[in-house]
Amino acid sequence: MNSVRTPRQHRSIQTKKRIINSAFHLFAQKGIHGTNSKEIAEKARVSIGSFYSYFKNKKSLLLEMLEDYLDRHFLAIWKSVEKITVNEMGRDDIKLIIEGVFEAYGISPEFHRQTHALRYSDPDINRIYERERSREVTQIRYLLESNKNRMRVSDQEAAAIIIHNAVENVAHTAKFLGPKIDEKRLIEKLTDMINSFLLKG
Amino acid sequence: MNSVRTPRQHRSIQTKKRIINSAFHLFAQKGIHGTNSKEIAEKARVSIGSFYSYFKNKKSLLLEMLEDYLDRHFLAIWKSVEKITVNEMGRDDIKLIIEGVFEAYGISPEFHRQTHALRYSDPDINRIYERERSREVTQIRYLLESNKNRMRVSDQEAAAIIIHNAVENVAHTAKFLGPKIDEKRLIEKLTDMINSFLLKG
Amino acid sequence: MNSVRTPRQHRSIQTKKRIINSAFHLFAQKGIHGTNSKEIAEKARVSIGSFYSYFKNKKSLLLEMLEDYLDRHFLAIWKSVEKITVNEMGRDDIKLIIEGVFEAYGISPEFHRQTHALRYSDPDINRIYERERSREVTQIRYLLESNKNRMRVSDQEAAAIIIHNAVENVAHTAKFLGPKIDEKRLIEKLTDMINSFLLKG
Amino acid sequence: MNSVRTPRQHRSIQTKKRIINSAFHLFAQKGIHGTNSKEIAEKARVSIGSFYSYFKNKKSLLLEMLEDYLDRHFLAIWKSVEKITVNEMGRDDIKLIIEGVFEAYGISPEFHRQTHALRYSDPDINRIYERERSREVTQIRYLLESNKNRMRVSDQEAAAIIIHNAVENVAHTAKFLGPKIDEKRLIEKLTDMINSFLLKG
DNA sequence: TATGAATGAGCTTTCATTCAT
DNA sequence: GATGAATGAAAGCTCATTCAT
Repeated sequence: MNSVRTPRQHRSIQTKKRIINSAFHLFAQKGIHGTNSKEIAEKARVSIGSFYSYFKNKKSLLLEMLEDYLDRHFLAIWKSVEKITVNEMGRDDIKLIIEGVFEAYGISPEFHRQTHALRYSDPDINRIYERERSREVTQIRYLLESNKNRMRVSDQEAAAIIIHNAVENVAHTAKFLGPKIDEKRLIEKLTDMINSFLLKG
Repeated sequence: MNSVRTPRQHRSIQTKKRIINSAFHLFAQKGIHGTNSKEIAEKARVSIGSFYSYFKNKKSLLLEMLEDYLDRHFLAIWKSVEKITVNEMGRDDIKLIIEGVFEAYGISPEFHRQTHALRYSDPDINRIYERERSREVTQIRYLLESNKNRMRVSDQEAAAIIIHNAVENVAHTAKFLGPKIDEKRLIEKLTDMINSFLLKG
Repeated sequence: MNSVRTPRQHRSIQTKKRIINSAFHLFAQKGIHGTNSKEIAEKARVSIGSFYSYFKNKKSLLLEMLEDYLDRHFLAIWKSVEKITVNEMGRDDIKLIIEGVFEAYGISPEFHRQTHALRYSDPDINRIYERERSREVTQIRYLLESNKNRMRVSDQEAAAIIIHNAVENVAHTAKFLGPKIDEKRLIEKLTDMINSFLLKG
Repeated sequence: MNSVRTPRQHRSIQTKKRIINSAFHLFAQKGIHGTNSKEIAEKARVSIGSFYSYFKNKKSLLLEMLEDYLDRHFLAIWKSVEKITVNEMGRDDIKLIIEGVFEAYGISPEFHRQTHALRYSDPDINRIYERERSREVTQIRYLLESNKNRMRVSDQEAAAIIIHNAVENVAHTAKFLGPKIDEKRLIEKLTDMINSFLLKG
């Protein structure tokens, strides 16, 4: 039998959550390659056999976790959108969103860093990250569209990708590579750049 | 004893080159974790013992290759600087530099991709990439300084980092993740963004 | 060609000595298994190829060194015999010899320790050590014979072996295993034991 | 199908025992350095992976075995003490103990020989042997103390060490290095020596 | 004769996964 | 369902020795 259990009962769900939790902490702490399945099972107080009845293999656990994580990451970013005036965005609104992005990394910068590291070498990981990128680019395009007449940009698709890339990479630099330069200064300039790029005058 | 041979003789140098070459192709093709030392040696038509007399271990081979690669990458970018009017930069000059960056990835996008993937999980790889970043940021600051009076930016350090991040990540998206969108459009918008960010009026 | 050079010329002899010297220090310092032939050659400023023209292999170097060493060890012990009244030995003479043994370890306790460690697992090493034992037991028997009428022992062969064993092992304990107990006290009691064993009441 | 049910823990214990047994024979036969983990596993009809799930590494297997072995060795020696008149020891009692020591080597002279060979080059092995020595010296001192008024020795600590050394090395010579001389003669003389050393008149 | 590049068997150890109990 | 003993391919690395130059 090769089937993976879909937990329906309360205890089962709890067990699965415990496994995911263990993995989350261990991956963040010791890296994904540096963590083995036995460790994960042990930390979750499950047998290794149980582990493999909840997840087909280590990789599928990771993918499931990553999808979950990126959902939370996405929500964390865009909940700040509530505070902005969507169709009359100004510099302050742009800054608010950028700050939202930076804050969203607070969930677990280490897990983000470790999975992001696999992005360019593992197609499955990349696929999930691309779906996330797509969602975010769509959101940015929606904002551009909503402020169309106040914008100088014509090629909205390209612009959205550019903006997304810039913000993402600045956030990674700040969050993953230590505080070489004050985060606030980076946010300020990043806001400047995007603001001058987008808005007329 | 753990000393690594420094080739003095012609044959030695050739052998070392063969190993590096073989590694270069395998790393690009199958990833760094996906390539083992035996394979590298075999492809180079060298015994595994020879491999380990030229390199302390797989990692040190990688680091040596990466330093070399990033030197070439750096030169490839900034050779285009000769064509620009350094202290009277305009949109065209910015575009020229960005195009230079994109072209520089031509050396081996795959090797770049694979090593970049390790950046956030391997401190040694990151150290080498940080040195490269530092060189590039310095170059950008030099250009900002040379065009000081025509610029609107005040915090040059932060600005240089932001610009570098934006360009790097857009290039990675274009070069590593397939042609989802036309490269020319991305370059165009990226140029726009940086241009409007930097130059008055 | 498999022949090992027998050096006749001055420079050759010097080179061979340099190799032996290097090996001597490295073996003492890092153990015999912990030292490889390349290191020995390097420390002696000879090529590894030269090394193998002076010695058939690492083992034969070791055996040659050991024979040499044990010759010196033997001489160091029995030179003190000059000071004793051979055919009218008393407690002081016994003590003098024991002290001679302890001093003889001064040549290189570490080399002695490292080779002795191989004695019980390597038949070739053991053979050389057995030859040395034989020489020493012969000497002891000679002394017993010279003092025959003053001795209480009958089975001289067994007695000589026993005495040799006792002295050797006490010396090893003192010299190889650190100063858990003062050497002088051990020598004193060892002398007592042998004295009371041998000499009439 | 293997229809015989082996309880979970029982099976585990059996496997571990099989590994230890296999190692015991191979170490004795081919030496410790001459035996590799794969061979041990094979002889025990166990996968190499199993081997490493029972023992951290080859060394820790050896240490565990040695501790066990020396416990048995110690008991084998001192069980003969029951037969002696502890506080009125005579020559016969001394002889009985020495014979006990010689017999104790019967458990596995080869394993003893191979591990003893490592004693002077491996600190961990030595540590375990030193603990054993300490136990034995303590026993000897206890006997000396119990017969205090009949003894001529003053420095009991040194005397105990000397005696222990003498007996140990004579036993090693007899047991490890082949029957060059009749064991009985050695025991006789050894008894004489210790007897005359210890007992008045 | 001297050199040192080259060899490759051999060793230890890890870990994702399976399957008998 | 649950368990954890067992698997074994696979990887990294060493070093005594040879032999082409």
